Formats: sequence, structure tokens, C-alpha cells
Amino acid sequence: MSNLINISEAASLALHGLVLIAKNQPLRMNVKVLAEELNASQTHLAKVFQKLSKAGLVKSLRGPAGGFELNNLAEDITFLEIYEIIDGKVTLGACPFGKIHCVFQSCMFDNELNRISTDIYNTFKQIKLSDFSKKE
Amino acid sequence: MSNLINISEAASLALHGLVLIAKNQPLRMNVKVLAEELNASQTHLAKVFQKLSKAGLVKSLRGPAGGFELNNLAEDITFLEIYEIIDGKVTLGACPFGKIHCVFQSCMFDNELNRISTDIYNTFKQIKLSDFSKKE
DNA sequence: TCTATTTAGGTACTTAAATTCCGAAATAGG
DNA sequence: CCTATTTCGGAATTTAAGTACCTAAATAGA
Ligand code: FES
Ligand code: FES
Repeated sequence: MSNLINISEAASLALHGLVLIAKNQPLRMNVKVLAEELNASQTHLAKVFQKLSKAGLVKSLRGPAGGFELNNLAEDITFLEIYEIIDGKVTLGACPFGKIHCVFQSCMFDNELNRISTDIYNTFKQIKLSDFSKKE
Repeated sequence: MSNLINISEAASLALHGLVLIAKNQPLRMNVKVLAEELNASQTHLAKVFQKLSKAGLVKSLRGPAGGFELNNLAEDITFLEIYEIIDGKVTLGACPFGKIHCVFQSCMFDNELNRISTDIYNTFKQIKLSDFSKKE
């Protein structure tokens, strides 16, 4: 069983979690509630949000009534930026098969895969968190 | 560092190795030579070709002057089939984010990612091993 | 028939990534 | 203050991919 697009569970949690928080503004949400809503692992979600917090996307507040809320500028953040915070910076321009030394003059795929990678890239780049704020 | 398209080293070896063999027909090639040409791990390549052999794509011949050669029908094999033999069957039709329970009525990506997955799928499906036989 | 070569295939090892666990730190509310 | 709640962050665990190792089987060629 294989998935052609490369998205980690962690990245999925980040995107879904942030959208939930964006929708729920201005109220903050904590990990427990988020995990319940997403039907996902609480501990994993917590780790993911630590990264998002470090990256400045969310503000974290400890203690009772604590949780996470969006940082001021976070609304304009694109899905690409979120993805890259979690799964690492995307490298375009090289054949995804290029992990090994390629024997062929030009890539077997004639840049088809590059085209597709760029397509995913742009799709991720076009979607903003603000597209999901306070609407359904 | 992340790659948006999901291709294992093993799948890459399978594709590149088979194309080399297709080009080199009707002479067979052994693992050592293939690994040298691809500048890749001999043991890994061997394991990959065991799978391809089991799947019937190549015929293996042991002993001196042994190696691998394409099976009769292998020329018409698509890259998709090769990919699936190594990395597992591809499942289309669901949001790649769908590993977790999605809280949203309709996918955040409006089937954009489905469209792209299908795009990769079709690209892999259109390319045949025979496209690379005896030509450069 | 003997020997060197080469794949088969099982097991075990290594490495890296993903996930979980747990004690520490912060804080709101009583 | 004290306590319950909640995030923080390092450590440990799990999982998956890739790699190495070893013995067996096949076979070409001397
Ligand atoms: S780099 Fe070898 S096929 Fe693209
Ligand atoms: S299933 Fe949640 S975004 Fe597609």
C-alpha cells in the first residue's frame, strides 16, 4: 500500500489542527480537545504543536485554560510553509528519482515529475490558513 | 529536506535497472555490473531484483555468465506496475491527508490532491519499458 | 567432475524517522 | 500558597527502510 504524494502524519496533524484553531478564533484550543476532534494521537499532536509554536505560528499558554492560539500573522501563512515546518524544506528542480546517480543523459521522465512536484508545490502555496477562518 | 513525490530508493533502483537491461538487450546483465553503472548498493539492487524476478518481470540465470534478462512480456510493462511491485499497490480516490479522521465536510483541498495523485499515476502508467529499448 | 561464478533467500544488523513516554515548568483559580 | 491543568522538551521506544551476511542452488567452463 503506497501513497504517491509524500505527506507525514505529523504534517497532516499540523494542517488539520491549525485549520480547526483558525475556525475557532478568537477562542484558543488545547491539545486534548484538538486530538479528540481530529480523532488522533494526543501525544503526537502535542509534539507537532511544539514545532509550530517554536516556528512562531501559534502562541502557547500553559496552565488551566491554556492551549494554543494563532499568532497575529499566522493567518497569511500558506499550507506550504506549514508543511515545510513539519516535514522539512521542499527541494524542487531535481528528478525525485535522483537519489541514485542517474545513468541517463536526460531524466527518464522528461521533467514530467518535476512538473508534478511543482504542481503540488503551487497547490500548497495557494492555500492560506485564512481561507478557513470563521467560515464553513 | 523533503520530497513531495513518494519514491523509495528501491523503486528507483528497479526502474533504472530495468531500463538499463532493456537497453542492453539481448545481452543479460548481472547485479555487479548494474550496481556499478548505477553507482548504487549491490546488495540492495540484488534484493530488488529478487522481487522483480519473483514477479516475473525478469528471468534470472545463475552461474558464471548468469544475470538477469527481461522476460518476454516485460517490455509492455508500465512504470506503474514496476513501482507497485516494489513500493506496494497505489490507492487513489482518498485524500492523502485522510490518514486521520477528517473533521471537514469536504476535503480542505477540494480534490486538488486527488487530481495530482491521479496525474502521477497516469504518468507512471503511460511510460513503458519498451520506450527505452535499443534506443538512446 | 571440479571449481569459480552468480543468483536465491533467510536472517540479522544498522540507521533514520516517526511516535510515545514522562518528569519539569508554567499558570489560572481557589 | 496550593492544586489541578496544560505545555515543554529530552529520552526512550517503535517502525520501516536499507544493508550486510551467510549458506544453498545452479551452471558454465576447464
Ligand atoms: S534522474 Fe534518473 S530518471 Fe530522473
Ligand atoms: S481529508 Fe482532511 S483535508 Fe482531505
